[in-house]
Amino acid sequence: MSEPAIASISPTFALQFAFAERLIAWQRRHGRHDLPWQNTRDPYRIWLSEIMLQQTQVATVIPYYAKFLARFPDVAALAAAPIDDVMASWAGLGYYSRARNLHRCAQVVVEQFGGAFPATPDALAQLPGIGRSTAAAIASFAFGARATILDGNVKRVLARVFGVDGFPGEKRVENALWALAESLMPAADASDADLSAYTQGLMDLGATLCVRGKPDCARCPFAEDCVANATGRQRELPAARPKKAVPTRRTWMLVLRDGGSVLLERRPPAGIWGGLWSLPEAADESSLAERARTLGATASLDTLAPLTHTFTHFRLDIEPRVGRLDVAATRASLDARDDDSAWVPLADIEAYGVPAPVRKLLDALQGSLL
DNA sequence: GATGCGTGGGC
DNA sequence: TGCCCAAGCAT
Repeated sequence: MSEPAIASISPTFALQFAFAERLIAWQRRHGRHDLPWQNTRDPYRIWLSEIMLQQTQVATVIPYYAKFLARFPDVAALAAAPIDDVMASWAGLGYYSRARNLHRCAQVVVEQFGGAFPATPDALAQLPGIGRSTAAAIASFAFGARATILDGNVKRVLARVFGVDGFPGEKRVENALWALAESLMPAADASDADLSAYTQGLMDLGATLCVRGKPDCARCPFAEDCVANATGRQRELPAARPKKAVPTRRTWMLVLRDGGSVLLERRPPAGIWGGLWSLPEAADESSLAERARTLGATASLDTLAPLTHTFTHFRLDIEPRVGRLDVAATRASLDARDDDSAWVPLADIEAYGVPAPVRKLLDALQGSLL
């Protein structure tokens, strides 16, 4: 396969020199200035927002951000909190390794940095959950550093304006975009405010005008220079991820009831829903029945309607079964068993980090009992 | 370098 | 509806 052109530099060469200045001016006038994590240089607040915003849209993050900050107002409070409390506050937001890394990072900042985040991108990128782009964002917004981000917004903007072909998930294309982003940064003598406005402008342009579906090129400050706009290739750039078949998995879940309480189990730290609390599971019907007997359920289980949950990389068919604790089984004997299971009143589910579809299942169950 | 890792929005 | 993907990182 021949090597496609990474970027058509010549038509846009002049733009290289004007890009940052024009973007900063646009950001000041038309960018976003009132998001909950803006108008502060508190590294804790900026860091928290950047972690939550990884692969997650702004509208989804906003309510989680407010609740999380209210519960953990500073890095010391977060570092001192039990991991279960952190997971409970993160539940529903997804990509739960972010929450575990967030907690570990807070502890490192407190124990190794005296509670103060390091100020350089390189030092930040050493911390758990902070990669190259997030490190640059934190350093830019909190410390006015000269380091570029490269998130989905920036990839889309640069791929379109400069006509970068190829799927950005491919290393060769991503490297080209990093190099392009670096080359476009404001000059070394730029002010902190300009550097922050540049970083924010990259994201604002991608999030508000240069959107995936139907970009608003008429309002774009780069419309006259944009390769995609000039050639009508907005829908083709950036190149889409290659399609792959999505496998389906199937699991049986046990809702073991005792009055208004259900039995939850802590999931292992790695893998899907790592570190969350969920229902006892089995790989097939008879295995679940066996588990139910072991846990002290009465003989027969009720069948609920199956539900499907779609992840990025597979589809999960859930077969829920409902059982009751046998009168002969004592809940105390189960409580004493270990630290990784708990009887939880349905009204208290929010105190536990529970996967979204399990939460929905239990909320529906609680509703049917009222 | 490829894969695993959530959930919800937009079309 | 089903498909694509979003302020990516870790292994």
